[in-house]
Amino acid sequence: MSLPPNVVQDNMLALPFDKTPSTRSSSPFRTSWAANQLVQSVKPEPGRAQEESEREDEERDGEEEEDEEEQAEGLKIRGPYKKRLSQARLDRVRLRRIEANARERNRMHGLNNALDSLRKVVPCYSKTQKLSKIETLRLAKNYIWALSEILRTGKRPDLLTFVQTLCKGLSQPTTNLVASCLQLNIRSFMSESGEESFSLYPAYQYHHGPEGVGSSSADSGRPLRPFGSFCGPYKALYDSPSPDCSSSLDAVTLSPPINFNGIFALKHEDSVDYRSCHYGLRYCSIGQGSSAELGPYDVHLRDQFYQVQEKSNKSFQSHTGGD
DNA sequence: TAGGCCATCTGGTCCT
DNA sequence: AGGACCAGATGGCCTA
Repeated sequence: MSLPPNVVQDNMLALPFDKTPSTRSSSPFRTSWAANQLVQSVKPEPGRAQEESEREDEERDGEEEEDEEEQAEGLKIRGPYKKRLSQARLDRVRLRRIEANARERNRMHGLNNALDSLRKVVPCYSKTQKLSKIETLRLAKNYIWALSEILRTGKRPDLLTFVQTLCKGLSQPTTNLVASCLQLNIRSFMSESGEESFSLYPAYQYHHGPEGVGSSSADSGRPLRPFGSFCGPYKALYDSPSPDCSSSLDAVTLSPPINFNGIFALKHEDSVDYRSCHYGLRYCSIGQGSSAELGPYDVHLRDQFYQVQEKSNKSFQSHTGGD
């Protein structure tokens, strides 16, 4: 298993000490340098230095005892009492700091791994063009919301609306990425939405105010702008009588890592029981009977969904030069 | 060069 | 006491 370049292992503490902070060029080295400084301070030099250190310890311990005695008697308290640490205690504190740093690094790595996992299941996953942490979280939130809306309404949205939902609150570069992943032409997107500036959410802002997605329609009781009411040039894609929706999108130039098409599929021979669907439990309870209202469309089970996504991601990466 | 993003260190707080 | 979690600080890298 290969570690990411920024991973700092415990044995990196043994990296050469002769580097100065100014020559540090990457995070791992910065870490090891700092850790080495600490290690050096923890490990006293042998010989004379150690003797001096021990003598200082004795002196310090002596002072410490004096201070404690004075405090106990309530006499001659000079300023705030601060217990002095012996060298041994100091070393132990430093060692604990190093260990805590290592744990913190591992914790953050775990967090980043989880974030990477999240990146892979939201639309537009690409190894070469990684979404930032904040954009990943925002996109994931929008994606969950969009999916829950689909389940709640039992209707499929048109592509434009779907992209609008996904891009709510995202930066323009990420918006462009999502739009391109979904084969959406930004210019036609802008002209259709009738916005001079690049605002993706006129409809949602109208219904939900500036917070848009943040306030769910379920809470407000006000329905969203109905999915499918804004089909534009992509309507044809979803009006295709073909039982294989992906074949329509495959005809477009790129085969992006889109989930839009992966979400939908014509109803399978074996109908999906949402109540047994792992992640569908919550949503099934939201839309009572919604599964019956889905009409000819259905939602992929988790496995099916991942298969579609993995396939499309691979295709996208091959187009974008991703490995 | 400024700004965004990121990894890491660090001290504080809370919990076991 | 020690670990997990958190937020602030810091500095490096990258891009417009």
